[in-house]
Amino acid sequence: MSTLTNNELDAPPWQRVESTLMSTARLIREAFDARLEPLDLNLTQASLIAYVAEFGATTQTRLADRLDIGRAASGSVIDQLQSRGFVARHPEPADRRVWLVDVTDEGRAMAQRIAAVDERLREELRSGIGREERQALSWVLTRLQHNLQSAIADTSIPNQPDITNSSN
Amino acid sequence: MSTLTNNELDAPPWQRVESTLMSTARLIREAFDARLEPLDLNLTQASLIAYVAEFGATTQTRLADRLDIGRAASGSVIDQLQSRGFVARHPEPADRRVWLVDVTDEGRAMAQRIAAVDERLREELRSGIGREERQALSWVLTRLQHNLQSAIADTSIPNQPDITNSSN
DNA sequence: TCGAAACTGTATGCCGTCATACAATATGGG
DNA sequence: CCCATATTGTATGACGGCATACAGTTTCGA
Repeated sequence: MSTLTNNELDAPPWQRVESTLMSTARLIREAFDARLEPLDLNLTQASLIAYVAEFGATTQTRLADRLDIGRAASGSVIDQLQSRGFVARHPEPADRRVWLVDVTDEGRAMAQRIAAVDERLREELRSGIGREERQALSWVLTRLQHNLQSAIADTSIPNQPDITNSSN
Repeated sequence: MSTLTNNELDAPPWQRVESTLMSTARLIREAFDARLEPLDLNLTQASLIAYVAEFGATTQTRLADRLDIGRAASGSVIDQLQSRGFVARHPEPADRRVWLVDVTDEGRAMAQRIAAVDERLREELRSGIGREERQALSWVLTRLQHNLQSAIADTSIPNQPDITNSSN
C-alpha cells in the first residue's frame, strides 16, 4: 500500500475520516437511487420490496427495524408501494393490531429487477478493492459503530443508573 | 436505535458493507449531534462556525461546498447562526453579489467549545482502532468514493454512442 | 377476572436538505 | 462598449425522516 494520505490536505482538523465516511454514505444512497430510477423506486422502497420478497410477510414495525427507519416512515413507504401494487396488507388473525405486509406477484417481479440492479452496482463498487480490504473495512466499521454507540449512550444519560431499561 | 445489526447475520444479500457504512454514518451524525446538544448546535451549524473560525471570512457558496450542502441550506444555516450572534455578514466591495461570512467574538468563543467537544469525541471513536486500520479505512473509502462517482456518472448518461439519432 | 402497562399502526407537525426559479450583479466575447 | 452568459444569494415547494400523540389491541400481574 503506497500510503498517499491524500485526504486531509486542506481538511480542517474537525473533519477527517468521519466526514469522508459520511460523504461516502451519501454517495452510496445517491448511486443506488440513480440506478433504481428507471424502476421509479428509491433505495428505501427497493429495500423494502427486496426484504419482503426474500423473507416473506412481516409486520410494519419489523420492517421499520430492518430498514433502520421509524414506524411512521415504514407505514408511509408501504402506503406508496401498496398503491402501486407491489405489496399488500393482510390482516393477522392472531393479532388484530398488526398488518402482515406481503409482496404481490408484481412485487416479486420487481424484486428480481431490483436484485439485478443491486448485483451489478455492487460489483462495480468492488472494483479495485480486494477481499481483505473489504473485510478490514467491515471490521473497522463494526468497531467504530461500537464506539459510537458507547459515545451516544455516555451522552444521553447524564447521571443516574437504575432505569431497568433492558436496551441492548 | 438498538440497531444491533451485526452485519451478515440475517442480513439479506442486498445489504452488507454498504448498509453498514450508511448506518455508521448515521451514528456519526447522531453522536456529534448528541455531544453538541449542550451547545444547542447540530453538526452542520458547528462545522460552519468551526470552518469560518479556522479559515476566516468566506462566501456562502464556498461554505456550502465545504460543508457538502446546497447554497440554499448554507444560507439558512447562516441565518440561524447570525440571529444567535455567532457569525455576521459583511458586504464585499469587490463583488456586490456576495456576503462575506465571518465569525464574531461570541462565535470564536463558541468555536473553542466546539473544538473541545470534537477532540474528545474523536478520541473516543479511535479507541481500539489502530493507526494503520484508520489509514486503511481511509484508503478504501476514497477508492469506494471513486467507484461510486463512476457509477453515478455512468448512470446519468442513459444512451451514449451515436448521437446522430436524435429526434428523427 | 380485571385493569394497568406495553405494543402496533396512524396522524400530525417539525426539521434539514434539495431542486428550481428568480433578481441582482459580474464577466467575457463580439 | 454592449449584450449574452455565468454566478451569487434568496424564496419557494417538495421530500424523507423523526418525535410525539393517539386509539385499538394484546399482555400480564394482582
